[in-house]
Amino acid sequence: MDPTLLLAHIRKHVKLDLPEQQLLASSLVEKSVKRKEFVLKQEESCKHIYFVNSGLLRAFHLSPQGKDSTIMFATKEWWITDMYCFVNRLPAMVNIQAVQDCELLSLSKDHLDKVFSEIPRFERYFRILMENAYSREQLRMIQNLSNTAKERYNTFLNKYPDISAHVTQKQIASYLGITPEFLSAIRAEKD
Amino acid sequence: MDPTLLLAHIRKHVKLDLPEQQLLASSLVEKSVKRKEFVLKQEESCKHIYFVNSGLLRAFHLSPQGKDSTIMFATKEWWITDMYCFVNRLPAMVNIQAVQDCELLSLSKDHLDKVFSEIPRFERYFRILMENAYSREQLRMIQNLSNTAKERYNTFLNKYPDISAHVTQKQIASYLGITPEFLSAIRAEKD
DNA sequence: GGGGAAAATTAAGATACCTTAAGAAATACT
DNA sequence: AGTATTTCTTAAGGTATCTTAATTTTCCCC
Repeated sequence: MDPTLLLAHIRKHVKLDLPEQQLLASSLVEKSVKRKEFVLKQEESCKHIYFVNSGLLRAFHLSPQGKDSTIMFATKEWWITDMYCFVNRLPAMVNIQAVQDCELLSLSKDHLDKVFSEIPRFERYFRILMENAYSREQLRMIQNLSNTAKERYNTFLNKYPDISAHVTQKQIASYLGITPEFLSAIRAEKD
Repeated sequence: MDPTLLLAHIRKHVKLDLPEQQLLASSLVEKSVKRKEFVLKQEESCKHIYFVNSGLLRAFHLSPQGKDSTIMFATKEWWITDMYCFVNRLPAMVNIQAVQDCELLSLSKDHLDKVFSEIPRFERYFRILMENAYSREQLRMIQNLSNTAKERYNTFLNKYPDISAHVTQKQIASYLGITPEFLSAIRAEKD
């Protein structure tokens, strides 16, 4: 169990003393997942949140009609879960699947709540994460509502060059809310 | 300055003792806004977050081409600001305008940070708010990506009946990401 | 309560994006 | 390395949604 990367990430936002770091570390469980493996499947209960040490994951929703919508990608130093279902202890609405082999740190809801109570500064760290996550979603919403597919595609490439390089166009299309065929057409336009 | 409604709202999530309640109350400023008045305009600095005691507000973005996209509505017991710009002390990307006369409680970023430091349980309350806000945006994103405009309209009516009743269809259309003309067509369909 | 502005409706023509299907290219499996 | 599977591309025809504009309805303000 190597919490080095997580502790460094936390350190960017708050200071934890050594006992706090150790308590946190003792709540974490290492989890390796192979490419294509699922960390969470729709309808399952969602009891964990994951910190990505390495690799790349994709969270996506499958509609009753089978439409695949990508909610987010998570790469090194990101946290990922189905937040709505995690927080409210409901069955997942989202699948989380490894795009590449991953090393994760897993934290259960029960442990997280305990860590919040025992380490207020960790709760601050998490509050900041949630502010950022909310802000990011709001920004994405603005762009989805006001921009065309081509503009959204270019924004995505610029904003997440590392992710763009490692996921398929089908997955990018699913993130943008368009079909792979249409993304292909967009790319074919000589800008 | 009447923090009763806010304190009741906080009480649903965490317990504050009397001195904490008083400290919080002393950080708040009452603000009345009339219908159509702006609480925040795009490009202004966004230094406050607002709790709605009564009334109804709309946050929306205007694109360079003048397209109006509604980010959120806020009614009684909601907090509202341009979170991204508030947190990062950047110029606002969002306008916030009163749809009806409002009574607000205003909290500055500096006061909020102070309250976080002095009242850890308030930071917990806020962490929970941010989790919920993030979850809500994620849910909305799923629905925007996977549902048709008509489905989104029906979802909106069911989810926010009180809001639907008080905003124009033009504003609902802007929230759904469609034109008022198309919303009108959707409504005209029998069933 | 009447006049003026904004909102809602309707309709016709335009465009962004989808569906299907087939072939080509890339990637994975043995 | 060779085959199978998945991805990407292309193209034709279809649908959802937009634009414009004119008309009606609602609502706001004096």
